[in-house]
Amino acid sequence: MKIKLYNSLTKSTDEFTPINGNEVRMYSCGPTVYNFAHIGNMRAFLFADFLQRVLRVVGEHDLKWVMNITNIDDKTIRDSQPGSNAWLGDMGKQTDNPLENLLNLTKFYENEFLKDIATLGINPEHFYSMPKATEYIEEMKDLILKIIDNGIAYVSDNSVYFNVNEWRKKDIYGKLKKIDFDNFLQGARVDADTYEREQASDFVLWKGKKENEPFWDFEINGVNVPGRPGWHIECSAMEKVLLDLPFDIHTGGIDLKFPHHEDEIAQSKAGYGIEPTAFWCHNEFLEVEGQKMSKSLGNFFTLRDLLNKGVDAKDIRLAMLSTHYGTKYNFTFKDVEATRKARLRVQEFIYTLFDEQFGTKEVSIDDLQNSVFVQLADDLHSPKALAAIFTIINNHNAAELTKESKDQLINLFAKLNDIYAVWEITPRPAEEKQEAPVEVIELANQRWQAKKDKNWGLADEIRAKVTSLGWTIKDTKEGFDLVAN
RNA sequence: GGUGAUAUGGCCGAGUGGCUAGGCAGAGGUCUGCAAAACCUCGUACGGGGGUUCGACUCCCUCUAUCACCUCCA
Repeated sequence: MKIKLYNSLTKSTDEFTPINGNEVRMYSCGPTVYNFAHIGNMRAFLFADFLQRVLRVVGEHDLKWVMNITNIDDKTIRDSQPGSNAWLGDMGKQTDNPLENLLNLTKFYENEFLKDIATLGINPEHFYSMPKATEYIEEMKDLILKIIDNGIAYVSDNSVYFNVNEWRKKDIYGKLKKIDFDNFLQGARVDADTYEREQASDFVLWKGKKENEPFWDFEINGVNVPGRPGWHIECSAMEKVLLDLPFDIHTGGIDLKFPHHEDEIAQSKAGYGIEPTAFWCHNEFLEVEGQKMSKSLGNFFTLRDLLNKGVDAKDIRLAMLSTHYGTKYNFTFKDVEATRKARLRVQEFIYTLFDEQFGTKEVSIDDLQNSVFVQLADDLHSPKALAAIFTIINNHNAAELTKESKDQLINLFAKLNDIYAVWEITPRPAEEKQEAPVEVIELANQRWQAKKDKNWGLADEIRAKVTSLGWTIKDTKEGFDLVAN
């Protein structure tokens, strides 16, 4: 099925067709590994994951999915410097080698990041590559040299800057976001990885070496300019190496539109002569309990914060995938709980499909699949897709279906789970006969006897006692089950 | 202050010029001694005020409120 996607570049929802046959090459801006990722970060990664899964399952495409790891920037350097209070014991001992410190800190957070996304149902096997910035320094230098050769970059104060004014003579600067050039600061440039968003200033491609910072030698026109890459250049170089240009889709959070992605476009075109991609997809932000999520406000949750509160990662995943990626998602614990109930209802339906009891009703499986896929193909409209899934459940009593229909539905839900990845496509697991304490079993047996004797008062009394011990008695025809609360 | 967005039933959350979102909660029912679980059935809606229209929740104006960005952030 053809997929339609909202393209930030054209600002319209366009039909998507891969450049090379059936293969989709997709690049997603990944994390800067200087801290535990929070759930706002996670939304961006889940969006990218959701997109690539829909492309696989609904679009029936082959995927080459790259997500980078930014392991060198202002923050990672800052936090890895000796004396930094961001340094954790698990990172090892700090040395007097700045690069070693940097790599130790970022390696630690990279590992935590990989654990987190796996917990959230992102399949590591789906990645074609997860390049780290420090492993592509040479390619970045090559790109910078190309831009210099083309007259769009210059060396100043031992750093290299992209000349926006010069570039504007050749191409549009402000393709993703309109730029107010009335506020353009003539000759101003910015040394940091980030700078004032409304101002289009020359941005840094290569930052001159500073005391106690990691650096690489860089010979420009016979002169060594030791330093390290700027933030934007990293993606431009890595995506060229790993996916070649132009590739099919570039994803990222909406805040990356400017300056990061705008600069990426300018750099790639100024250096390689080709823009990275014709399809830019951005996800909206996440709020928590109606408030914006922000590191500086400190009102953010990491994934592990939520897990520690007893939240199931599957419910976080489904909750985030229950909203369209292009609208703000308001994360609330109440919503996650509602999502959990909804998720388990679908799970119950799937279990029932596996039960060895069959009826006579049949389903029109193509229509059902279509009802969901059409929504996913329409710019990943997950809310509608989920509504369609619940409509299937509401319209079909699983226990009344023929074996063939059940099998077909199992196949359908398996496909859906290749996208949502929050269910188990298996028969109902045997009721977990958790080892109840002896006293609980004894009480339950007493109650069963009382019940058989029709001594309801005593039976209820004992059941209350069992409940207070943390177990629920579920009566069946032949006896009872004990389930831990 | 500037820019941009949003206001939908108890809560969350889609959508459309006239015709059903969906989920959670709630109500009723089946089952059960009663429960629990499961399953079935069922409400209530479109921020205020104008206007356009045969007809607006859906278009226009206005008011009000909320939020976001303009600072690090996905």
